[in-house]
Amino acid sequence: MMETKTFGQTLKEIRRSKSITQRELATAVGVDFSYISKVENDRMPPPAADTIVKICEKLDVPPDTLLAITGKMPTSIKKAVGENAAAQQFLREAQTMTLTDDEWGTLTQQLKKLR
Amino acid sequence: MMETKTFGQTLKEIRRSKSITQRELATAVGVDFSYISKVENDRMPPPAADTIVKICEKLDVPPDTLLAITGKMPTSIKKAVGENAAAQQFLREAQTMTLTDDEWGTLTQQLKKLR
DNA sequence: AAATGTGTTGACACTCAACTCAACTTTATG
DNA sequence: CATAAAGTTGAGTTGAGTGTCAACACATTT
Repeated sequence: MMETKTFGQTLKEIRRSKSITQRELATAVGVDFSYISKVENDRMPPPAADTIVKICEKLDVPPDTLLAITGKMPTSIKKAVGENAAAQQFLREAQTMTLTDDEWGTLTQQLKKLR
Repeated sequence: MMETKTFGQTLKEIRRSKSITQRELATAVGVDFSYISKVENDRMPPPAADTIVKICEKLDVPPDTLLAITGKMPTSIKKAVGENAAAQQFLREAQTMTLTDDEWGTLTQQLKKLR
């Protein structure tokens, strides 16, 4: 298993590396700065997926890592998948097989070959 | 676009076709029977995904159709996908491509060939 | 027609995620 | 040191989701 930093630790590192204050970030995202503080110190669970995406936009990093830590999906994806029975069936199959990362990679390749 | 019946209509049809009362179903699922009534008449939004799964178990039908109507994902799948960065990346790709049902089918086939 | 089974309705309740607000403490700067 | 900027903390709020409970209505059986 991969050694995983907490969401808060990771966020704090990224934010500091960009020399942005909690207040700046909070204003850009549209939340209270005290909330950012609590999240960074893992006093609260990670924000909603969509808020995480906004955070990553302000910090200018791809949202993948932070989202994966939380196990949350942005509403855009959740919606797209949820409304599609074929996609759900695919995921149910995939789930019972418990694919490895490599196998997911293979599928992503095959996905690209579809077009 | 596909002509779609409401969740309530669909549920009511299935339940009746199996000759099961609202109370029977409610007891099996673990909710109040009046709740089933309201859901069937679309007085309330569809139940939580996990409740839908239980309903389908009692009715002895696959959950796919009902779940797809609601656009919800069972927690088992949401969890499995959410925790897996590779799976999320796959879904992000898939989302931007807006796959057809056939293409999802193709992927499901390729999925089975992996093992 | 009385009793029993089944379905509907309105009002209310409970939980949880996702925050906000006000007060305080710590850190950096002139 | 004084002041301001940045960060932390505890308590409270808000809305969405997911139901319950009691009362009533209709349908079926005896």
